[in-house]
Amino acid sequence: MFRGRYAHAIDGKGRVSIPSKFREVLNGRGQNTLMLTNDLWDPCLVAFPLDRWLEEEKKIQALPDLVREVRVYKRHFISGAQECSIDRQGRILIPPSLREFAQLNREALFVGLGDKFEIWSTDLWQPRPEDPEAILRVLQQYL
Amino acid sequence: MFRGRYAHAIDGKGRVSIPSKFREVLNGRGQNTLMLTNDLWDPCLVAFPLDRWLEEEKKIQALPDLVREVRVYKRHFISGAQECSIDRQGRILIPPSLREFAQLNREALFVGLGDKFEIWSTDLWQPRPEDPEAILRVLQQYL
DNA sequence: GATAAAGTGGGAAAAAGTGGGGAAGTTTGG
DNA sequence: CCAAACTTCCCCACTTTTTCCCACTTTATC
Repeated sequence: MFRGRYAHAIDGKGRVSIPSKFREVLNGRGQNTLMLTNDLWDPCLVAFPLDRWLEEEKKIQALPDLVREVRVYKRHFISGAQECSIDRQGRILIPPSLREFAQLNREALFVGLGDKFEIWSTDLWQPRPEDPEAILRVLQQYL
Repeated sequence: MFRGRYAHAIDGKGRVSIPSKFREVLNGRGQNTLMLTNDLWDPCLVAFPLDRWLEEEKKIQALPDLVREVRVYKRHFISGAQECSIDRQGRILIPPSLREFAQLNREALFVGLGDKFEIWSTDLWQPRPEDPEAILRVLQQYL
């Protein structure tokens, strides 16, 4: 499980170290690649272990192409994804298109979400939810 | 599987490099040609590996000619298709009619969609879906 | 404080992408 | 029917990006 938040520097070549805690999780599953994709709602990236991504992808591929919204969604979701391999120093190279999307310049914030994690530009990350009340209201429907 | 987005320059002769990741996929299937056609709903091109195209074509051929919309669909879809071979540098020459259709001038954006991919003029591509709310509503019906 | 682990930076080789020359083949116009 | 103009294709050369490797600094651990 990916937990916690870690800030790491992005070097001149666009590389970032994966937090060692996250790396352990991946190694535990015998994986040394990540599927990296842009989030659709917020300016951040989402990182999946490969197997986890394939599940997700399968679900989405199955949706009907004839529905316009589905097509747009697929287009953005699938095309956002790029496989990144982890180098011997435990880093990934963030593909330029994704780097640009999430405005990752100097520092990346790794945000654990359990089965996946997000990568934010430290500058864009908000330490607290902007509207905690709204969250409460919605959560009441589910919990 | 075609994934990711890659922007490549179009040179004076109308050639573009196919992203190496996409080329790998094609090589894996032992193919060095693409079937290129214009999309019907958006100003972009759609590229199929040959075998994938043949399936698609078969499906469409089977539709009933007696329905007006089907005829129009066939007319545009089938007649738009052109086979493009990949040269030794990993490029294709985009046929003028298609180039014009998708307004491909200076830069082409390759958009991976899994079993096929799209080619957009970078100028026309929208980094985010225009109506995320609508997409959410539709997705909720299916997921 | 010593040792190990994690994170950071950069150099060099390989791969990917880009641009252009020129031969072969097509089209256009006299 | 022939020549000029253009397009397509194949080749080579250059630039940029990516990958792989080594080394250094900082942080954590005992």
